[in-house]
Order: sequence, then structure tokens, then C-alpha cells
Amino acid sequence: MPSDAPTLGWQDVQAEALRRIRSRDWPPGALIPNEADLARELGCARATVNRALRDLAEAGWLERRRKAGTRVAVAPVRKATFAIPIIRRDVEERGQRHGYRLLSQAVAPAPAGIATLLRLPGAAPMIHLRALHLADDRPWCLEDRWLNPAIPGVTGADFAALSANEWLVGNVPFSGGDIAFHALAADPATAALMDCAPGAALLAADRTTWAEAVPITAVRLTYAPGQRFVTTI
Amino acid sequence: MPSDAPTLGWQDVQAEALRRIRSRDWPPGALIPNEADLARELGCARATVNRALRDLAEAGWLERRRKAGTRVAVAPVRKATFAIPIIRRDVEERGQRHGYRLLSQAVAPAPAGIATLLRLPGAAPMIHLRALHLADDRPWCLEDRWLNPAIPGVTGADFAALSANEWLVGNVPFSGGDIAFHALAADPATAALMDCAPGAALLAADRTTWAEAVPITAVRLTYAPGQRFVTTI
DNA sequence: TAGTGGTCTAGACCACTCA
DNA sequence: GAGTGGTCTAGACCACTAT
Repeated sequence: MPSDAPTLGWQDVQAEALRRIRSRDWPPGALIPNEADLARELGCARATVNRALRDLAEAGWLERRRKAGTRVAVAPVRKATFAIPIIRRDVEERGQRHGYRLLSQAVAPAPAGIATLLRLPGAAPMIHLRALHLADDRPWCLEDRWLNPAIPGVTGADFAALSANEWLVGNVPFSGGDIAFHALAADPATAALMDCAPGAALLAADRTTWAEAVPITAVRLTYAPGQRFVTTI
Repeated sequence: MPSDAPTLGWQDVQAEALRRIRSRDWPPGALIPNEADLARELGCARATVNRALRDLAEAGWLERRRKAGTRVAVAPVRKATFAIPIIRRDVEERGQRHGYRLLSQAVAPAPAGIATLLRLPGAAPMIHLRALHLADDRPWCLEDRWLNPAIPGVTGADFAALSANEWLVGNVPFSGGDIAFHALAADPATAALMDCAPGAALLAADRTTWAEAVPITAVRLTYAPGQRFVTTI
């Protein structure tokens, strides 16, 4: 084994650890050496080992507990990460021209499901928007959104000119939320808008977003047939 | 402003930075102070600031470039992370009993689409598996998989007893791959297996996985109606 | 209580890239 | 060339937890 004169970086340490995991040198469930020992063995500082192993633990390869030490995960839970850009950028990054049409805007009592989701009182009045996003003039995505009218500035926004999606990104700092992907069959109205057959299988994403404890919006994005969400792991 | 005597941790620094971003104290696109200045201002070491800001950059809030400094992202690209557990665990974590039935197993030339995806020669013989996963005896997920027969040990595996999904996790170290979510309409055969109406909208995930440059498997997981992939951002 | 990972520090050098 | 982030080091203390 040639001695590696240049100092080891954390990426090297991580690669070496991954190699040992994959080669079953450190089999699933096994306790691996502690950070201090590894640092000595590899000839680097403990902080470097820590950085490498911490990242592996976050990625699901290792399970670490103080005093108990570090174990190789038995069933590594892989994680897939999806980027959620604003819709216009999503379209433009595919080299297509983004178009946008506001279909309707109204103030209406939120349906029970939406109100519950946002933890608002039963029939609280909210802003209801429906809009169609286009890619090269073809239907891309239907946006069905309920907006909390208490958001500063929201009543003055012109959603015919700028989509709520984009307005929110630029004007409302949000802290969190959740997303659910699911499949649904196109109802007749949606099918007409999407230029597809009624009953066609469509991919949809339901999102709710919050600024701290204040509900911002609940939106369903229904994508045109054939669309896929792709990622690399 | 009360002086915070206890030393600031990186999480505190991160929270303070996020606060400044959200309050528009650091508006979108703005250059923020460099690490050394921030460390002085906040009374901690530069490494602590680095840890905090590095994480914010990974999360999409900041854009960092050497010499150019750190800027607040103009359109923060939020990222959603999905855990991809093995199917049995997924079912069990919902408090249901996992069942499994191997429907068919055969060696057959891979369809052109699959072979291309895995960069294998046109009609390369592969192992084709079809299996149904059950949750509390109800259809949960249909697994349609093509396996590279060159994988060590694969020809001796008993996929009637242990799903390929689980066998692979335990026996084949894989380095990467990709996933695509999409919606499809249930064909008659699938509908019969899934106990749903033909044409029903189903959520599906297509995965390919690799061990370094060696293709391992291509699989389509088709989920029973009503299933959702949920995550928090 | 003792062993382990989690974190902070002060300093240093390097890599990148803007001007 | 010079300013910035990226990383490493050696040492220290702390927080958690298995025993």
C-alpha cells in the first residue's frame, strides 16, 4: 500500500468509509471504529472524520448515537430530492416558452377540506384562483389555489399579470409546508382545459405553505398528461 | 438588545441568518457580510458561521462563490426530499401487515426501452419478475422488474420467498440511479390485480439502479389507487 | 460514571475567481 | 493580485446515554 503523503480530505474519508460499507468490510449492523481511532488510522483530524461520517449518517448509510457509537445501517433508506422551482422557470429550463392565463379569481368561503388543512375557521373567506400555465402554448399545469387574504399586499396584487405562484415566491417569506404527489383522473372540465381525454391519468401535487404559524396558501397543481417528476439518487 | 452571554451555536447563527433573509433585512439578491465579519459581529468563530451558511446554501437560501461572496438567492429553489424505504418497511410503518406474492418469474430478452435505459445490448436476456405487495391483504403495489442476470448470486435467489426489492437492498451495494414519478391509467390486467376499475389513475415510480457502471435493475412500482407520496419542506 | 459523538475555537493554508 | 469561501488541524468542552 503506497503511503498517501497528501493529507486526506473529508471527501476521501467519506469515500473510504463508503467503500468499506459497500465491500461488507463493515457489514450491515456492525459497529465501526470510533472517530478518534479512525482519525489516527487515516492520519487526519477527528473533525475531518466527523464531517465525513455525519454526512453519511444524514444520507442514511450510518446510524450514530453518542456513547453507543456508529453502526452501519441495516436497511439504508435512500432519499430522493426534488427541486421545486417556480413554474415559469421549470418550463423555461426545458427550453419552452412559458405562458399564463388567469381563469378565475374570487373571494369565497374555503371548502371544509382546505380550511381544515390550513387550520382556519370553517367558512373563512379566502381568495380562490384558477390559472393555466402553458409551455409553448400547450397546457402544462393547472393551478387551483386558495390564498389567505390576510397576507400583506395580497389584495393589491394583479394575478392576471403575474401568477400567484411567482408573486408569492417574491413577496411572502415562507418557512415550511408539505407536499403530496398523487394521481387523479381528469374530470371533464380539467380535460377540456388540458386538451386531453376525460378520465386521463394526471399527476398532481398538493401543497400547503406557512410562514411560521400563519397559513399562506393551499394549492393543487395538476400537470398535463405524460409529465414526470424526475430525480437522481 | 440583551447581550447573549452563552456562546452562539451554529444553529443559532443559522436561525439569525434565516431571520434576516425572511425579514428582508438581507433582501433577495443582496450581498451579505463575509464570514469573518459575521463571526466578529455575532461573537463566534468563523467555522461556526461557515457551518451555518453552508447548510443554508445547500437548502437553496443562499448562493456562495469564492471571492464573489454570499448572496441571498433571488428565487429560492425549495427542495423536497422523499425517503425511499423498502416496500415492506413502508407498509409496516403505516401499521399494516405486509404481504407478498410472486406472480411470475422468467428469463426473457429485455424490451428495447428497458435495455436502452440500462445501456445493455438490444435483446440481452434478463430476469423478469412480476410481484404484488399487499398491505393487510389488500393490494398495495405492483412490482414489475427487470434484473441483470450478471449480478452475483441473483440466479440462486428465491424471489418467491423474499421480494427482489428486499433481496437487492441486502445483497447488492448500489451507488446510484434515478427515479421518475408519473401517473398512468390502469390497464385491465393491472386493474384486476389492484382491485380497481380499469382506467383508474394510478401513481407509479420508475427506477433504475446502478452499482458504479454496472446496471442492476429497472423497475416500475405501480401503487394502488389513492396512494400519495408525502413530504415536508 | 465513562465513553462516544456533537460542537466550538483560533489559526492556518488552499482554491477559486473577480477585477 | 487580492478577497472570499472551503477545508484541515489540534485541542477543548459539552451532551447524551449505555452500563
